[in-house]
Amino acid sequence: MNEITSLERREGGPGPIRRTALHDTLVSHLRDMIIEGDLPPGTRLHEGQLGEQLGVSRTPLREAIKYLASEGLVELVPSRGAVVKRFSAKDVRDMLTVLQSLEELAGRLACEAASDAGIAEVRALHDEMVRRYKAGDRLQYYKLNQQIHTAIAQLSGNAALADMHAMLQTRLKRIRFIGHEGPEKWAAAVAEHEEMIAALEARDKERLSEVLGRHLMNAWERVRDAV
Amino acid sequence: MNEITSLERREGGPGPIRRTALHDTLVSHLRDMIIEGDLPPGTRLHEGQLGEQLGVSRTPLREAIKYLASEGLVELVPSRGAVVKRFSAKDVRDMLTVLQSLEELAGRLACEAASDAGIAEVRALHDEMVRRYKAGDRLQYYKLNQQIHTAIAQLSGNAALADMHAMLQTRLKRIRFIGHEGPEKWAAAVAEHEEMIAALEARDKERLSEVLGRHLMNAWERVRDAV
DNA sequence: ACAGAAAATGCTGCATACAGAATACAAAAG
DNA sequence: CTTTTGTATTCTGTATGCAGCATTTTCTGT
Repeated sequence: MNEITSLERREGGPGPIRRTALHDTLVSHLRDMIIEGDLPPGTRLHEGQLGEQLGVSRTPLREAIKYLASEGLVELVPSRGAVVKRFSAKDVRDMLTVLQSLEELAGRLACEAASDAGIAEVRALHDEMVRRYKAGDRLQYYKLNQQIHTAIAQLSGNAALADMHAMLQTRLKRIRFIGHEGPEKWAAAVAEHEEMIAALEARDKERLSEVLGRHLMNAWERVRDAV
Repeated sequence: MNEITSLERREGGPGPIRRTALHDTLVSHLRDMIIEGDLPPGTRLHEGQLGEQLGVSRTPLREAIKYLASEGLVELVPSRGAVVKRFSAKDVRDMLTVLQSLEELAGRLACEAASDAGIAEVRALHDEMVRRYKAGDRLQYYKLNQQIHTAIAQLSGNAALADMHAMLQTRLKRIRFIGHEGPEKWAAAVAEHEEMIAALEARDKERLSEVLGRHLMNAWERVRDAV
């Protein structure tokens, strides 16, 4: 599915606006390939082959792989290259436990630090997400869902918190991406999101923190079968 | 300071035991250089020069730099290379806030999940640390201190938690490394550690969590002037 | 026919070479 | 004297080539 041309190295726009660095492009491209299952867990990242597929030589590819290794998506095996990291059910549960703790903290901080405009943006994302939910558009729902959680982490105003949150969320993306919840669980998740937004708009720290915590507890129930 | 020979690429030991990969060696070497202040914040990592200093070509060096970038220690500027990341006072405070939250969680989990042997190891580290404290050996005290916190995070049995903790701790190492606390604050920190160990041995979740939280709150007081 | 050893193949790891971008400096014009 | 533009140098970004290790295949001896 990923052809050579899928990796556009330059902005095609008019004028010398802004060049996208190849490194960043490669990293996000590989990340996507892992998340979306193009590169299943356990797959060896063959430098020559993969580089040819993407139309890139081995050098920048290797750099991107090292970056992803530090991010925790791939594992480096000395003299044997890199393989896509495999997460056990316990790993996923553990990640969700940490994510829960981080989001509870983020919720509390966000109620204090967020600007009204920032909260309004999250509300807008939420409304859009609900629209997608009603339309049954799973993919867009899923993406907006992630965006909302990311946005709340950022509203905390704590960069380190947002960083750690983003890292865990990235590792979990693949799991959630394949986790297909039934209609009733899906509805419950949306309801929890409603609560979240309400608490955020009311700047009710404890309530937001509690809802976020509960939401992630339930998230485990929703994905546990997929793992 | 760092000569060419300082980067031994092979184990000099007898027999074909286990070869250390250059990548790992380079990464930890650069990490140390940043933490110990050999490469102050804002320093541009000059590939040619640095590579020559370490006796390594640019290729593996670049890969190591990318790894560290993902780790958050250096920043990549497109077309301009990498610079050692600079942390503001707020950044440090934010990191400590997250670390506090993580350690509180780790403490609770450790009380449930840790083995008696694991707890005994932490106790041993602690006793050794107190000896170093009484001897006035700041460097060893500092290192054992870090080890203890790392060990507790690992006792939680939650790999993701240990990961996130290690990452934040690494980012903060440089700060703590230069943070020179006075005798009274130092004594207070040791006292808090005594409490921690006692709570851990008693497997008293709430108490351990509380002490760890307090300890990190105070940590900010101890380093704030150094930032 | 089967087990063990040796050779061959393929891939990773590192170094080097080349191209392009950014910056610094200098010279010329206003 | 200031500003701007052209040029040169330096460093990053990418490609390629070579050597070593791991694995697989093949050959040989029993």
